[in-house]
Amino acid sequence: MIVSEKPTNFIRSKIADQIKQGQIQEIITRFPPEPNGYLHVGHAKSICLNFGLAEEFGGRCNLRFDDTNPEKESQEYIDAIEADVRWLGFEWAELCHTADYFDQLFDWALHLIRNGDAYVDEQSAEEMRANRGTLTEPGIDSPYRDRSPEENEALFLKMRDGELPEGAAILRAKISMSAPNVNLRDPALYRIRHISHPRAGDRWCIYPTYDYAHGQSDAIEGITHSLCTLEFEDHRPLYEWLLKKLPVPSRPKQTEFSRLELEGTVTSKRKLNALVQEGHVSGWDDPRMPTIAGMRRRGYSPEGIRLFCERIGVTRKPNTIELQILEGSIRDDLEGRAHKAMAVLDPLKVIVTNWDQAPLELDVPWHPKRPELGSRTMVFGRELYIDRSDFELEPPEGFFRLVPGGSVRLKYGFIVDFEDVIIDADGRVSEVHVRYDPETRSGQDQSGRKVKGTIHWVHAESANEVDVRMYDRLFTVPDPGNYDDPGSVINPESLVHGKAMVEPALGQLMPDAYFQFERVGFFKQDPESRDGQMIYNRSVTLKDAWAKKK
RNA sequence: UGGGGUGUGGCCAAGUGGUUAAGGCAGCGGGUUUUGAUCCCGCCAUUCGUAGGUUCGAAUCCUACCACCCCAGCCA
Repeated sequence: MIVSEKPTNFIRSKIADQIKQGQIQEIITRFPPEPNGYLHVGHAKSICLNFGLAEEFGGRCNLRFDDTNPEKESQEYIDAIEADVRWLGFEWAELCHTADYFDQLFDWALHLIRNGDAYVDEQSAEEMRANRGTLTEPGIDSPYRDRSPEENEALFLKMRDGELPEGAAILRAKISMSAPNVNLRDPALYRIRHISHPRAGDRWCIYPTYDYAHGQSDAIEGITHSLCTLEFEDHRPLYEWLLKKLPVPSRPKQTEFSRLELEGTVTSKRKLNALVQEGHVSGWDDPRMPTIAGMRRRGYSPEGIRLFCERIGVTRKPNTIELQILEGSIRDDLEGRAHKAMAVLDPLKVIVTNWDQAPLELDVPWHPKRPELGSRTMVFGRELYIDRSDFELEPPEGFFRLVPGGSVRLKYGFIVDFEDVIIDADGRVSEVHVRYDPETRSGQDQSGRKVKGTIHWVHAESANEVDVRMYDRLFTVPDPGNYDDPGSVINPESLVHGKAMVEPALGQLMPDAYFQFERVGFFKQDPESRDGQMIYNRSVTLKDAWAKKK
């Protein structure tokens, strides 16, 4: 619900400038995930950038599955990625697959071979590694480097026709084995993999590498701005070399930006996958996961995530974003979006001793500032629950909730005055007796009384008991990404199961609604909820100046 | 010790030779409040990795140095 002016960044300024100069008419971007895992918050940054730029400048953005490596890819991931991008609020101009360009890519490989720009190498992977040299020493030419174009073509055809086993040969670009940039030391273009492809099926047994496929795919789609993260910067000379050598229909430009580093989270698909496989989380959509699916299930809104992406900016600097920026963005969005209701997580029984009448039904708006969200019915009566933390026998300085001899307002109900407290055998407060002041009913209070505190409550008899899942950071360290095995630093309290007594309306399924439990936090019904068996996931707590003060 | 990058307040981030170095987040102080939330107001970098230099004038230009990140997959 936050409307703000979009912050600028170097890519945005560059595009604005290019359009102003008349260098380009329309921009075309693409979001190119590999379908080998679920999308995470780092991808959200890229999605917002690519789709956001296209939207802003009246251009287009494609969703392209960069499916060049069938070993790790699957339809499950493809489906999840499409759903996640849509859920974030973006629609692609075209749905593309690198696999759909395999024929063209193959023809262009032949083009390189015939021009003497690529050759089939039959060294083993180990030999190739050994001959690549090191960061400080040049590599050694392959003994197969100077084959004739005819011989290379014949061999490449054999590769394609399945006549060679995996690892027996690869196609390499013929650039230079002594290039200081190791990505230019005759990089691999095609490898043999006798496995079927999620999209291309069994049509191929050779597959292009990322380096060979990406730029040409961009060119086929007419991408004007190919945005990627900084680790691909060293690949740009290769990206450009290929575009220059090939008769491509357009000349896209690659621009890099730094990837998102989020405090307390890992954003490596390999490590996220390990968390799932090793059972540290319930799945890719576990609400503790920094995946889009996880954040969705936790109750983060798409708008909140987009606000976050806006706030963090886009630069080339290494950065580590504080978790508070994410949580603050979610709170800021949910504040205006959530249905606000009452839930008591740690119930303490309250008897209103002078309430002898039938329960009173109260019509209470879902949101004090947004009447369009409507209202629901709450019930006030003789037996209530308040949160145990809202009563103190011996209150600390500055405590202004219910105390012996004190008064407090039960929000949307009445002001109540302390009367008595019942202590059980263990010395624990088991019940508090109060008297309500009939003159102080919310909305029609004529009494002129003022109390310092207003607390939330539920009517005992009509309340529903629900499950509550309270989430906290998944790891005990701020930099789990720096650990080889993040599973070893899992926070044992990252998920705490609890119960809550909630007002009647919260016992109903409202799967699309975002909720605020007043004075507690934002919550979302878990998709596993059933009527009579509600489960609420805590998305994020409210800010709590009192807790901080203590 | 090769190549490519990056250094502006606690965390982000504008700024590209000329007003007192934007803004957001966090923090602090105050006001409003039937959520100790929200909302509102105010405060929060004599200084831009360091050291020199050019200039009337530098975060912005030059030189040197320092720190950190990425690259040696038939991953992307």
